[in-house]
Amino acid sequence: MPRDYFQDVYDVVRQVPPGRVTTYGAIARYLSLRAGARMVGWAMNSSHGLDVPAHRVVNRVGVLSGKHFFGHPTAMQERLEAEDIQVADDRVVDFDRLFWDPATELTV
DNA sequence: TGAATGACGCTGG
DNA sequence: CCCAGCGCCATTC
Repeated sequence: MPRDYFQDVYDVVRQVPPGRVTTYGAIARYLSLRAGARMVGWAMNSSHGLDVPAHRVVNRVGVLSGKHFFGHPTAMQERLEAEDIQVADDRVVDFDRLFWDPATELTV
């Protein structure tokens, strides 16, 4: 059973400030995951029930690619809107401005 | 052991 | 940004 980078990914996601979003690739690069961004998303799949704001993690263009895994298709969007993040057409509005890069904001 | 899969990313058109 | 294709690699069957 995996456990290694899963906790690392969760730890980074928890540090994402409310109202901000990050990407799978950014997390992968910050943790130097050779596995790539795919495994970051896969790790989030195991974050169900945990205190992990997976809704703040989107793909490189700000698309809510994982909304389908939130039980209800609109659950992820509503969570983002609850943090004043505007979502239109399953995409984060002003994603470029709301993007939170751990490698930059967290200053390795 | 190997093929198929995927909450992705990059490049090229 | 849209579309198509290739690369990435842990996990699963």
